[in-house]
Amino acid sequence: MGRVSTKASDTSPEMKEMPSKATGVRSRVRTELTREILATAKHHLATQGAAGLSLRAVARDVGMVSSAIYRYFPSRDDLLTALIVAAYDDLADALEAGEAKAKRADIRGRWVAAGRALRQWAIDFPHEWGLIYGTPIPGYIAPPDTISPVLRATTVLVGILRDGLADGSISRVRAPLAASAKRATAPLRLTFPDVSPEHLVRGFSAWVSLIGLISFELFGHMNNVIDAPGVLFDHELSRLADDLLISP
Amino acid sequence: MGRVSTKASDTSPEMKEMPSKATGVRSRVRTELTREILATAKHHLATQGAAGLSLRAVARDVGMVSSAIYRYFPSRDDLLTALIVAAYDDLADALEAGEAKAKRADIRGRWVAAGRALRQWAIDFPHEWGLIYGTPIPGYIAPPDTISPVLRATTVLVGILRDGLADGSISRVRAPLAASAKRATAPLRLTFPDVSPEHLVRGFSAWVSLIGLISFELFGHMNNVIDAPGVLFDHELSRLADDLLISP
DNA sequence: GCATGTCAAGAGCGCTGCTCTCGTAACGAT
DNA sequence: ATCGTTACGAGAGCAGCGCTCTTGACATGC
Repeated sequence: MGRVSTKASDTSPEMKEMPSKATGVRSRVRTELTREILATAKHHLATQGAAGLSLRAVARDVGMVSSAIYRYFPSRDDLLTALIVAAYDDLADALEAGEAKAKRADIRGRWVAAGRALRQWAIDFPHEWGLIYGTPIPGYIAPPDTISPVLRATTVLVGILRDGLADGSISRVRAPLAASAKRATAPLRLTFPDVSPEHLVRGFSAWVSLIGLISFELFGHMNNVIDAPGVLFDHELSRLADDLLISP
Repeated sequence: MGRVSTKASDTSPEMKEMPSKATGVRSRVRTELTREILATAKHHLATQGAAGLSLRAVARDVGMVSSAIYRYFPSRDDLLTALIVAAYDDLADALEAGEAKAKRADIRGRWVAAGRALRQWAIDFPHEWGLIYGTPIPGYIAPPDTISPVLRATTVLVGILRDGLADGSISRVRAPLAASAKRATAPLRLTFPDVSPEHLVRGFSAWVSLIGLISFELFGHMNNVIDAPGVLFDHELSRLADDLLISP
């Protein structure tokens, strides 16, 4: 006698709530439970990290027997996948919100805001950061579901590039990219055909530098090396803006 | 039985016994066994990664019962620590060997050689790379043993900076570092007091960029983004050399 | 020769991911 | 309203894990 079914039948007036699937109680309870499991897993992730995420512990917290979880997530990896997708989405949210704080015309300000939002998110959710940018799960292959959130984050950056190029805040590159390097970025250029390969590569490099810097800090490699990582980050952010030819 | 051969990569002469206990057979067998366990663990790490490293499996391969391993490594984390130290040392070896291939007077060549050696080592030993630069083990705190190997790797880079500054291959920085940024690098400057803070910060940033770029590639973030990571890496390596003011 | 300390081995605890079965409850169609 | 189908929670169970404790064999130091 699951408390779930009891609660559901008590609170549902059997009326047509959504014009979606005709299946009423069952599917509604299912999505509800799925969300609850995911929320609990998220909490566990934030508390003990990905390595400490236990299906049984999650099941215990939601008041289920461990085997019941498998009705919703076929394996631990599937649960992790859902968490990864959620993390990507969260990060994209944070980036968009952070960048939106700067005036749209202030290209450099938007770049700095986006960079700071990136770092702040990493500091706020270190385990989520590790899930995305840390050591990959051994047998894990990124499912297609992750593409869209990843693109969202990238689009924030490319949007800055685009707008800066349009209004002249970002100057044109002097030296054209070598042919081999241009060829290497083929998939990237396919996604953003309106930005020059030179700027794409610079933007990509700058982005990777930020991520590397944040990971360095988060993963403890700055201990006894850098006293104030935040100061250094801002310094780098500014230097990379120069590098992206963004006028001050 | 079940002797997993101590492979060729096992070249750690630092694993020695203090001469205090001159007791022959016992201690000799102990160091021998310790080394064999470590070699087997290394093999497991290279095969299945840190997450898949099982004390019981290692014990099986060595031909021991699982509980016997605890005579040599008090816990799984201690075994991992030993592996981390070994990885740092291996990386330092690879860096020194790679950089040594370039002529000492060729500062730019040494930078490129060191960078390429870094990436090649990462590609050759991805799990070791993940152990060092990936998500840290949850409860893990870097033991003092790791400081020395880390310093070795860093010294390669700083050596290039030093020599380049001495012979004029690296030009002086124009803009002095902001006071706050200078303050943030206090521990670094304490270790290398003879290099200017400006060059230290630039060198540090370049180094972190390389590591970030390699992690990005190794952890799968370049899939469907960059076709030829090696080409892009070389491109970055060259750009960072320019950035370090190394004359071509 | 005897006491001391070291060692491999075994049993066992509590945990994990995962599978299978079973009785029940919700569902769609008749 | 009834009937077969399906989804579901619960429970038992398997193999594996890290780790602890005890036991008996054996080398070492006096």
